[in-house]
Amino acid sequence: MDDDTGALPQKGDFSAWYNDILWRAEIMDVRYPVKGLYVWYPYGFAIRKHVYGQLRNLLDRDHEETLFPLLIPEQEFMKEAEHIKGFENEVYWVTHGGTTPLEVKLALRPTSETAIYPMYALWLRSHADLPMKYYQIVNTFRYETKQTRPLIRLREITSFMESHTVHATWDEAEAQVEYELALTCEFYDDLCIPIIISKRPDWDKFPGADYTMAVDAIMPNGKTLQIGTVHHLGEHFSKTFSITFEDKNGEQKFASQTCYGISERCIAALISMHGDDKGLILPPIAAPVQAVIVPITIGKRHEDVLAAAEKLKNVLIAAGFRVKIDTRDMRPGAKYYWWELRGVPLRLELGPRDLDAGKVMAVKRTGEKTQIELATVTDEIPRVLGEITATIRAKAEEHTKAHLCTVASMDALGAALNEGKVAVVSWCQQKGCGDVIEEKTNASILGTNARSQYVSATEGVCIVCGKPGKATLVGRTY
RNA sequence: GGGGUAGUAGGGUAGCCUGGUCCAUCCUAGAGCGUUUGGGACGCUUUGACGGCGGUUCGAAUCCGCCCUACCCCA
Repeated sequence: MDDDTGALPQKGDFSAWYNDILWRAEIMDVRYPVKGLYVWYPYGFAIRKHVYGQLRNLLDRDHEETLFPLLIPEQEFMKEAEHIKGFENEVYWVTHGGTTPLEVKLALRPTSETAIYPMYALWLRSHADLPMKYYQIVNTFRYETKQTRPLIRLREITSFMESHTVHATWDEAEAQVEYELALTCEFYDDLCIPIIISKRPDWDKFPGADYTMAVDAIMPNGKTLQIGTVHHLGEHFSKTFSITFEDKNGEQKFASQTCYGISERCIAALISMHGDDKGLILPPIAAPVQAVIVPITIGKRHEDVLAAAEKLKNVLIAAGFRVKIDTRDMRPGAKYYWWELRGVPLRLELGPRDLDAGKVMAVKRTGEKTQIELATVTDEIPRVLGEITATIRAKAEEHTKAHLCTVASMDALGAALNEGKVAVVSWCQQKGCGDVIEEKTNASILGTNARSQYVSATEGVCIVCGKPGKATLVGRTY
């Protein structure tokens, strides 16, 4: 049966697995007839809802959610020189209203700095207004020329969380960068996704930023996926857009700013990091269905079992869990496979035998069966879900650890990369040596100041020129 | 950025070179009926397609042109 055409490709063939899981588990439908645009299935959208719900929970501690327009007038968009250079080849332009050419072209936001900051200039008056910390979760458009990929490289990013903060000083903005990195760590820890933080090299920083801190995850095939960035914008944009405030001494000062983004790539990482040959594995926090009850209804006990399953469902829902009961006319085994494919963390099998014993069979998606007393389910389920989360997290950490290493020479770097690893090397931070590293290994310098609990970042001499260098992350990227 | 391969029903394929009545086949695809139900049940009935536009032709899934889309490899 496994070699039937209906089977999911092995996770080992990650690219094939990823393409298949998206529609088999009903996450994205890639058949929308425009390049780089994809459709969220309801189930995928439900995952998105819970993931972004968690992101909102974290941000709402001290950010406020807002919403800015999708369209940006050309003159605003064109104000910041570096920013334009970075995005001009990727911008969609609205040029007509009906059949009438527009006098002012309108850009579909590729990111919202130039939509938001003119308004910030109006809103900011005094030091008492600071800091300002707002975010929005919106779609953005980028005319990608590279090959597009669902959830990873899109022409319409459907789920872009962008936070834009304003501060009185550069140092305060820097503190905010660190704060937002910590927030990102917490978010990904909730999703059981191990991350590595590094400072992007100058040539790879956000157009218009002083510096960019990036968050990467290591995918199953060893390629890295950038799943978050935090930018220190310094005064680049505040000078361009006149975002000034009157300080305590009555003087006008330029503000310092940060911006920070996370997109649906977080869901690509979630799916890829935890799934296996059978399908998705969702951490309970992100699972639209945390537990599915499969009633085993045979012959005369049919009604009894169904009633008990219904009761169990109601008890669990009342206790705050996301639970479904599967009463479809299918064999139990077929249901098991169906829910496993969709990554439901816990399956509760309830049949006559269990009923007689006053128990329910709990089967973890991570692979372990236990019996639970029906009388105490509401105490037991959180414990079991917690164990599932811990197992998922541990497995992801193991994978990440196994794909990280420290090397001290170009040869060793090449070998490590070819084994599908991400390596920490010492690099002098000169562009020339950086180019040598990237060209010879066909990889990218992710960043310096690599921070990870899984690998020690040692200082040493540059593996190209031998001058003093800094710990630098090198990998093949998505 | 450069190259390659491909698009046939919900999914997977054959047919294409060499145009021909009927456009086939498989599936844990759909609809319907019945028997089933502790790890992917089965029988019968049935639905449905040649990526799009244009061209050649008496006739196009097949030949030609343009476009769209997808996947793979290399920089």
